[in-house]
Amino acid sequence: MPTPTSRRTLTPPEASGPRAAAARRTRARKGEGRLLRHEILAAAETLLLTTGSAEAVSIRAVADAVGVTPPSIYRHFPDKTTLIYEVCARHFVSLDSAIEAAVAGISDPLLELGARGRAYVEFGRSNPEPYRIMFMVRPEQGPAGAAQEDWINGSRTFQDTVDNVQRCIDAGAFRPGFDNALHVTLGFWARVHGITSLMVSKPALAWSEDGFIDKYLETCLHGIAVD
Amino acid sequence: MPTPTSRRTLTPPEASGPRAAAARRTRARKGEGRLLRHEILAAAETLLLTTGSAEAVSIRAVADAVGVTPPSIYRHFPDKTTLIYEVCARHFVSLDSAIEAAVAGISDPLLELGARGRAYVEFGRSNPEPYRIMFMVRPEQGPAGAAQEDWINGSRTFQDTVDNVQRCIDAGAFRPGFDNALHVTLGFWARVHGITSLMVSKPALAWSEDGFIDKYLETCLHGIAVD
DNA sequence: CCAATAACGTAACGACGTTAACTAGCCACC
DNA sequence: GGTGGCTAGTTAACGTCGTTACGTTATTGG
Repeated sequence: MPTPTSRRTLTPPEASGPRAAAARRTRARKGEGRLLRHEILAAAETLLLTTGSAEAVSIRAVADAVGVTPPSIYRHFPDKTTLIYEVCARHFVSLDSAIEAAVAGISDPLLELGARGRAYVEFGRSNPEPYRIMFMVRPEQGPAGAAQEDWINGSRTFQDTVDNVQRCIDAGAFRPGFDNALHVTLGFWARVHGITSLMVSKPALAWSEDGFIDKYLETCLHGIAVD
Repeated sequence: MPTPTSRRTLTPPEASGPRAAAARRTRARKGEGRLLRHEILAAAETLLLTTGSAEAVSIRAVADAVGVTPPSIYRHFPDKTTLIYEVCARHFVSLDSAIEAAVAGISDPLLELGARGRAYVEFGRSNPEPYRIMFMVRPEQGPAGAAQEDWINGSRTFQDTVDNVQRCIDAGAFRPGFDNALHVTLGFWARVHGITSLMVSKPALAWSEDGFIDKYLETCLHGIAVD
């Protein structure tokens, strides 16, 4: 709903002209066309994080931030969707490493699973708009083989979580009937995603109130685990 | 990402011209300007459900469907966002009545809570795009006093759920420590929303597989309830 | 030095949301 | 029965967007 005078999207503080319009970039050398690609990705990521909205990351805004004309973007990305998804692919990696760092040194599988949930929620709260694009948009958006399903099938974290759940099952930590590791993982993911998603879409509610999240995560496991 | 030749958004089956372009509507009588308002809402709702995407519901598409020029929409709605949110307000009502119908005649408070969850999930699966707009978009989108927070503060269903939870507490159905009805309701909502949201955004995964949802909803309560 | 080519820029199209200005039809009233 | 006024629209346009066809500059191997 763009209006020239009063945009609903929060604009950067300067707001002198319609956009920043950085200095024209010096052209890359002959073999180094990929250099612009990284600058585009960095500018798009910065725009995504500062504005906090995906539709504020327009091709023209990114091009201006890099000091390049809009069509030059299409030398390196087929369309805007894949550009944004490539930005999100970095966040998928960062989510993975955040979780891996959180579970390092934990031996008890049930405690490890809880740590995974906590790290996941913390990632969503710290990166609301990336999380929204990663896990809360319509499935048709983005190219077919994008990072979305890849996070489930390709990335290590989801499979590691399945392994974690399997270890819980092998240790007899779960109640009878919860022997399908994939199903249990999907259910655990749904619970953790539930509160993360609501924190992203409705931050006004009293989520982070006196250990509400910790209690929530605890009951996520207590529903499955033996007492 | 609109391209004239190949749009990513799925277009209606005819796809002859760029849009439907229905016959020009006969002008309303003098006192009946509100008549067009209802036709606009109906056309927008139809577009939302048939295309399954909110950005396919353009002002121009709605105007063409009603047989009217685009600026005429602005006689009845201040902008596109409030139009779409008014469409969603109807779905909030329909969600409310679906839940109310599901719990009719149930006396046991714990069973009633489970029925609320089942009806909620079923609503989300039946109306993916309305559910996405209602519960999965950025909070800044839409006018301030829109149906979003109203569903929590104004609509009856959320408060009814809080009452339902309170009755569970009074009946001693919950484990010790779960005595805050609002917190328990938020947690229950997060769980139920979690699987609904993932079914909407990632329908390819094996959610509706051999009673997975029923088992999930069951464990949502078992985590809190006494054995 | 020069032609090939990689790396960009120019100009434009069609869609979008939105606004200002204008007009056609209906009604009450003198 | 004309006429003014108001209501329900239209016409034209602005500025935005994603995207494409095509032209241009600069670097580099020969």
